[in-house]
Amino acid sequence: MDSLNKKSTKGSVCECKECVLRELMSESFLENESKYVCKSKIEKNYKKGEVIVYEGEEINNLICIKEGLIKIYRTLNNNKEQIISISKAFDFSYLLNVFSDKKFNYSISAIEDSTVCFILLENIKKMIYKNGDYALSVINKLSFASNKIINNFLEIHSRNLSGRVALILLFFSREIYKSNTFVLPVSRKEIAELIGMTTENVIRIMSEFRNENIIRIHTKEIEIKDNKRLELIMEKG
Amino acid sequence: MDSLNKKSTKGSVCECKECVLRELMSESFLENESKYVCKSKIEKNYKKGEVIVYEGEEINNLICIKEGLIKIYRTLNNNKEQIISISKAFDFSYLLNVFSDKKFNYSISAIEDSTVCFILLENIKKMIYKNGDYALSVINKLSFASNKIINNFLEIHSRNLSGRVALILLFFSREIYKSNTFVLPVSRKEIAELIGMTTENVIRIMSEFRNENIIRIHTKEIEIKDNKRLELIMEKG
DNA sequence: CGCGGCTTTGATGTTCATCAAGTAAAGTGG
DNA sequence: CCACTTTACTTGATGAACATCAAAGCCGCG
Repeated sequence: MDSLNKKSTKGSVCECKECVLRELMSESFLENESKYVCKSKIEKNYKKGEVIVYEGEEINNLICIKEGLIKIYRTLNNNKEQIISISKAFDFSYLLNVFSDKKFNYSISAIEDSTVCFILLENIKKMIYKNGDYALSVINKLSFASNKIINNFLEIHSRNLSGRVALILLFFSREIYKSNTFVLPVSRKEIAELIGMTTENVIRIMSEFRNENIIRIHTKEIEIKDNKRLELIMEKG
Repeated sequence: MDSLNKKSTKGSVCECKECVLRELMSESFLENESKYVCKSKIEKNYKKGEVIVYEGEEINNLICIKEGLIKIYRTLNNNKEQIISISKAFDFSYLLNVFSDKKFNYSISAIEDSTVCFILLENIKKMIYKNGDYALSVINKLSFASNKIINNFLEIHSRNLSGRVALILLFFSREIYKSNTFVLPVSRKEIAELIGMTTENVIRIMSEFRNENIIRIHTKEIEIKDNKRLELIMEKG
């Protein structure tokens, strides 16, 4: 397995409140079992830019982003990349086709330094099998995450280019960094790949926003100066 | 509940091989339980055009398309409709946000005469809770269906307009009707809403295909005369 | 310090939406 | 069943939105 040949910590105790494993702890599930699964997990660190999962790779593990930021993407026939989702720790977008296919039909890479847990899928399935509450919890997460991806897609593609750029800037500001000032974790090209437009137009529209004093740009550093106008552009776009 | 005030048959025995309930039958699950749930289901018939589920309605039932063809769609602020998916019986696209939200965030209507089962969601959840195999089966279906919708979206929106129209014609021909000749179950406007373009351009491109002898059109009746060229247009589009 | 990738701006062309106007089909009420 | 209304379909002309192409500055990295 390509994605696992790097140094890793094994068997540390699960301490993440929102971890897919941790879900169990509060339940009536056999303590022994959960500890066993917890020990089987592998935790690894990835630097910005490193690939966590390669498209086409066999799905043996359920991955869980413990810390950081990742992008889920696919490579098209013309060698261009299409970004499906950018997600932070514990939002479970990365469940996608884990429970229905043999191989990943997308890649995942870190766009900020990230910590990732790998848990044998077989063990997760065993837990689902044995524990009803856990099963319901996984179903809920899966449903929520898929639905969010679909919604994002609809939101993005029902807008014109200015609306899309406004949307993505507000996404980073509100959902990811919770601040008006932030450092873009992705290139202009990647933004283009995420919202379905060309790099040049991403830049052009960001420049317009800057000229109209809606945002401040210092290469990767962005400050949103006029939230209301940006929101207006997003809504009417 | 709006969608249930019409005549319906109650308590008939489940006979659909692929039914979400039927999954249980072959398992070691208590016979009594499954019979109980089976009796609680409501089966209804819808004519082409009738709405099965209204956006915003509370989710009390899991719905299951037993026969026919449906569209899942959303109404945008500008009163335009956006079709998320067209699906046939037992493809479970209609699971969408059933397990993660309180209300449907989309509508569902019949685009061909359809038979639909309503099963109390509480009962389904009970079965998931009690039966591990059933839980894994639901997770598999949910994952598969969501993934398919996302894939379709990526496929459609990475193509130009001709490519999209070719894609949708081949979709109806191959996945739905399994024939080169079929009657379109939707209007040109609905095709446009499904693949994100204007009605005029759907018509224009279909006319082009006709002029180039790739398809034959008699209002709603379509015959694909040159599969290879249509496929080529789909691929390069 | 020079190379390649990222960013930026401008000029140009293509694709697509919009508007308009007419025809065909389908539903509606007398 | 027919006149009437409404809705769906079709084609053309126009303009706007967007992609593509080109060129130059910037930045990080070996």
